[in-house]
Amino acid sequence: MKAYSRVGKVDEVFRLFRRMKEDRCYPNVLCYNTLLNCLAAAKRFDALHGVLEEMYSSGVIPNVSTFNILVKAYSCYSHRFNLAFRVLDEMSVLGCNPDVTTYSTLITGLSRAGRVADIEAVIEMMRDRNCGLNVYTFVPILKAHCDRGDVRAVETLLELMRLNGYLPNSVVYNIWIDTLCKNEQFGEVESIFKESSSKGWKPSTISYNTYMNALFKVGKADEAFRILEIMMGNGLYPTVVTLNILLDCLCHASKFYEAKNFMDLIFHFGWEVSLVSSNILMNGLCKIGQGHSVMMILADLLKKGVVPNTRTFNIIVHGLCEAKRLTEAEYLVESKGFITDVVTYNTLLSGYCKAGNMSKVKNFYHRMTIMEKIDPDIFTYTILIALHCKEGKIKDAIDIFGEAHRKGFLPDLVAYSTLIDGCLKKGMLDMGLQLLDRMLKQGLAPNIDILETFVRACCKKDSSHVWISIVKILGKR
DNA sequence: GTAGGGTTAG
Repeated sequence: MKAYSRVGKVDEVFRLFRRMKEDRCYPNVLCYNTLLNCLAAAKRFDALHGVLEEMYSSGVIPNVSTFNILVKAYSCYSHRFNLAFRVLDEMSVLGCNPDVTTYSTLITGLSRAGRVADIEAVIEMMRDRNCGLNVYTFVPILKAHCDRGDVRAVETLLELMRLNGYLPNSVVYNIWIDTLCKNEQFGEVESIFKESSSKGWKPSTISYNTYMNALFKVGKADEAFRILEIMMGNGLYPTVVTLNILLDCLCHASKFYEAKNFMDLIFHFGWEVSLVSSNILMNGLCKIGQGHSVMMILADLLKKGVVPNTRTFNIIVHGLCEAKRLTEAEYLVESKGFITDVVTYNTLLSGYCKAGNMSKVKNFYHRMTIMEKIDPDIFTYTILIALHCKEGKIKDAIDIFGEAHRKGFLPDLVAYSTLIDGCLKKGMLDMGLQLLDRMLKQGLAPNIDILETFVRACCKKDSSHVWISIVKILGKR
């Protein structure tokens, strides 16, 4: 059952479970947990509840793991946090007290939903009940801070970990490396690798993959290949993710012939050519308007019985938007032929924003949030900010920026640069400076685009005080 | 033998 569960074959797990009963070999709590866990991962919540009922009526007593699986189902797989909290209460009533795993699982779900304030509350609960924290508790919190771009909070947390005697491991450093890479702070990433042995951890394939990927993304292919050599020199082999990163690099360099050959080579050497690889290739082809080739790959996948995922469709929606075929993109989104998510809508909203179609943006924003009950994220807000800036409604743009912040979305580099750009174009230099200052206080490093925007604005106007402010701000760094 | 963390495509 576990083997089938690992590869996601839920029905096979179910079949074996049923056969056990037929053979009068009655499942114990471990068998139930295995089945429940794979149903949770497959998001088959109705079946999960059925099995749970069956478990109770068969007289099998659930243990902490059973409840932890339920917490995972509610917190990580469906974000129904009130139900997750209710499981914790039930546990206490039944005398099966939540352990550090229960709390860490709950925190993982909250972290993925960006609910930082609720995480604080869970930590309080742990303190009240004398439950110690471990690295599994710290990691999702760290991830949440990194995702929000709250560098100050990250630094505090790392310090807190050290104070509590937890030496950060490669997982912790990988999250940190990923964030630094996204901020293009490559010098700091180099130092982290250099100091790894003295700090008592070893970079993993994931550490190198993360760094390599970021270098490719900013066009530093030579650097990336140097990292690949270092990685292999340290006895670490490339994984399928490494190959996918290389595949993406070839696609971005428009080397599609090489990319196709590379995929065949991957297959030839017995590597699993995953849906991810196909999605990467389709994405590359979409970007150069090769809709035909994309459909060929899609047809090939379907023939092989591979089910495309939401990302596959999002890539196609994105391709259609880029080609300004917005009506077709809209049709695909409305077809209900696949599960839409926040990215699907962000893609379509961004397409209509670029086309300056305000009413369509409003329409689909309504459809997304009200009809489909999909929560907007910082990308959605940034699109709305960009649209209002474009229409010269800078005050509304600032309001949306504030609303996002109130809802707990810390603005990222793009959100800041979008609004700063809007302000400066309207001649609101001081507002721009305020935003820059706030951004730096959040620990975000300004990129060259933002600085260029300021330089441009300063050159247009006589604004020596702004020049001085910028030099001062940068000097502090 | 069951539960909790990190990388790739939108």
